[in-house]
Amino acid sequence: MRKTGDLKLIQELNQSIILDIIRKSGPISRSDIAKKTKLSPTTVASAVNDLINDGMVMDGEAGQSSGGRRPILVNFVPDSKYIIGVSITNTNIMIANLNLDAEVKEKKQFPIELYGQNDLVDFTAATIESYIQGLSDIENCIGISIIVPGIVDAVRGLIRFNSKLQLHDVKLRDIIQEKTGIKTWLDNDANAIALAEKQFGDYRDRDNIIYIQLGEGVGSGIVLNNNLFRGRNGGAGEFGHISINRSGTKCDCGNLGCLENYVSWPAIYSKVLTAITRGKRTMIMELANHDVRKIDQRIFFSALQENDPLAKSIADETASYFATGLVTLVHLFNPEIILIGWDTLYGNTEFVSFIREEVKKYTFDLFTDDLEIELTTLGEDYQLMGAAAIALQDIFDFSI
Amino acid sequence: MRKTGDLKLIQELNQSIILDIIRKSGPISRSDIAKKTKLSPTTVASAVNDLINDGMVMDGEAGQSSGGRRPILVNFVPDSKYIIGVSITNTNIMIANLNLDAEVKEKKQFPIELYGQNDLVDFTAATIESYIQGLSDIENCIGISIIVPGIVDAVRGLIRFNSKLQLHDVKLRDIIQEKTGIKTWLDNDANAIALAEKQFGDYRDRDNIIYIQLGEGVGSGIVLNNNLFRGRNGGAGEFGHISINRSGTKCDCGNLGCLENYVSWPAIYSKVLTAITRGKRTMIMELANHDVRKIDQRIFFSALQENDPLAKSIADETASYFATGLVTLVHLFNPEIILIGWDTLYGNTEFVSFIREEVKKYTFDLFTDDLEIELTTLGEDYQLMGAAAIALQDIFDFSI
DNA sequence: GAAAGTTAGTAAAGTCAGTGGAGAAAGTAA
DNA sequence: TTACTTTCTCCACTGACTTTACTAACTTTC
Repeated sequence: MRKTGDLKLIQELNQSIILDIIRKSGPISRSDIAKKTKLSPTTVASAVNDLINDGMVMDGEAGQSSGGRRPILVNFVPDSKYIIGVSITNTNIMIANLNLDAEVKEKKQFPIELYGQNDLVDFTAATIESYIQGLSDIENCIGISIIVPGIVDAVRGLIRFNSKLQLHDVKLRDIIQEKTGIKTWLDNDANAIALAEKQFGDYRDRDNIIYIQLGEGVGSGIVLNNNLFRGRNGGAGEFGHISINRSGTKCDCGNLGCLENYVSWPAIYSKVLTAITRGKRTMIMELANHDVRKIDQRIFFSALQENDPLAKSIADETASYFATGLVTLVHLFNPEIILIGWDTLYGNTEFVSFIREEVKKYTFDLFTDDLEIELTTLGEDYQLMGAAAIALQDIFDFSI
Repeated sequence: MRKTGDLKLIQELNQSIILDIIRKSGPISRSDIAKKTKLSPTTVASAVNDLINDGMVMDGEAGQSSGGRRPILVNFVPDSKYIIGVSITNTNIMIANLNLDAEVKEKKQFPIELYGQNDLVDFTAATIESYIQGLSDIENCIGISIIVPGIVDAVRGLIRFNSKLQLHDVKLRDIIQEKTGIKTWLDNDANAIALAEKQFGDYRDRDNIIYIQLGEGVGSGIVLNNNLFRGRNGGAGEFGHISINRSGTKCDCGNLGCLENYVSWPAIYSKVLTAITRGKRTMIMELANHDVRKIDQRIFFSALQENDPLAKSIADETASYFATGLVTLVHLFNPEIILIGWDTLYGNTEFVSFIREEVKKYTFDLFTDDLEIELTTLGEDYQLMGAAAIALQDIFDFSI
């Protein structure tokens, strides 16, 4: 049944709107809030006082007068509460305190040496519990937000599938919540980062954002009308598993010619190896001290920047395949902006320009006239910021 | 700025929830509504009385007693108001009165003989105006809802592009609204029909529905969490223009190997022609009296039902291409149900079974475990029902 | 078949969030 | 200093929901 309305609902709604304004437009006076929201000054004052009692906002300095009494500027207090962000990747667990502006205050990292379902769950739980032991102000903790690669059912708090970590239908959210007694969220990493882009990125004012993560695999997070789109049970956005070649090789997922098999790092690596085996000369070998096992994304990127012909040709080919996938995405979602996160190419504007041109070439004009394709703008802590974004969305976004 | 809350908002919200219950679960007693919504009996009684005054609901017969006073059952009155639905296709304009249950009460059809932007707008306006002349109870008309193929920006009331009708950035909604003085909606046909499936179809209880329209072109409508997803400016769901073959022929849209060029009727027709030219024997020729110009979708379908080898092989190939497109859709949207509307194959369960198997074969198991692929369940008036659905969604769906 | 128990619906009083107006506080402008 | 402006607060008021008490109407029980 849908949530019905009462006086409490009005108050919560108005308070959440006012808090949102203070967060995003603060410091701001009560009077300006009233003008913006068209709420009465009385209502604004009462809501602000409640927020001050909660510790979420604070009266600050007096602002400039515009011909009358100087306004009292109200500030958002990002450090009043914090979130424990946990990022599980295929190789390690990162855990951190983040404030309400998703700023990392303290960060720890642990390699994952264990494998298998129970092992990982136990290891994660132990890591989180020991981290919590070291915290003094647990009463200010909003909750624990965990992000993990793979298919995640955020509504049910379930890791549905992760092949690298060998996870299948793991109820991680409830397990951690029960062990710690602290409110816990669980979501997919790409989803979380997409939401962080929406909340904290340079392009946060766009309504329809698609974030694409390139690396070991290819994933995406889709933000539509300010909210994450997760699909029926968390599987939406498996961008790596759309087919770009109907007669391509069979992928683990069952599909033929999946994009992931053309643009992920393993695909690139395999192309490099093939070329080297065939005797192709490349700077990559020198950078890797003639040990093919040492070739990694960083080395490939260095060679690319030095205009190594092999690296260049593989990068171009990869970009072209990638663009084909993007064209499909654009025709189906008609987004305002596509944000690309890929370590290897981070900051490589040439790559993005090439992609942009390719997409424009193969997409219906109406879709590209005002489409932006840019690199991610979150800093190095993007994963932890993602985790925080999931919790913050749930806390701050009022919905009936 | 977001809409703030006041007493009016509560009332509107609660009334809209109550009306929705009466529509979908009526006839129902005030007492049962109170139990369902957890609103107080007083509030329910007062809201129901307001709705009775509006004419939208009516007190009906007394229900069965369950050990006490017999309940008064409240009924929804679908005929209390009506919508003027207008469906513009590439060949004709249909106009009809539909009640609040999207039942067609009166229907007229006019062929489109004019071409070009201004002609069509004038013709549409004239058709609607003359239709309105004949109506006696215009005060009960909620509004005019127009659906049209092509790319439509529903928010701005704009036909952005329609190649067949040669329309480009036509402000049809405002034009009609000004000429008639009646509230007007405008949307894309596939979007509208998808919404009608959500509101009135057999699978209306599913939350994520994708409706796919196969015919002259290939379009789709996407319903996510009970709402249409339109993308940045109305272009979402251009399913016909996703590439299924990177080395395929160039499409009008700019892309290579678009799905539309493999599965639409013109593509099938062209395959039939090629086969016939090459001397392939087929029942299709007899059904068309040996005149290739007479071959249409109906004839092709008849041949298919009679197990004509050529029709069968072309249908299989088409279905296989179509399934490839669906796999992409499933990996990106993770829907609960995909509904297919295609006149030629309407009721052809074999086709659907084949598609279902193909999709299952090439899709990640987690996505297909509970995925349904079915034929559309709306009747012959599906287009007009779509138009009505757009207006009804706006009227009945309360959102802050 | 009357009394007791149940269920449905209504009326009156109470609660509480937002509003509007009066007024205090604290500035600016001449 | 006086007049005006802007910011903020206090207080009575509005109105939608809830609670409580009540009536209406039916079923069950003895």
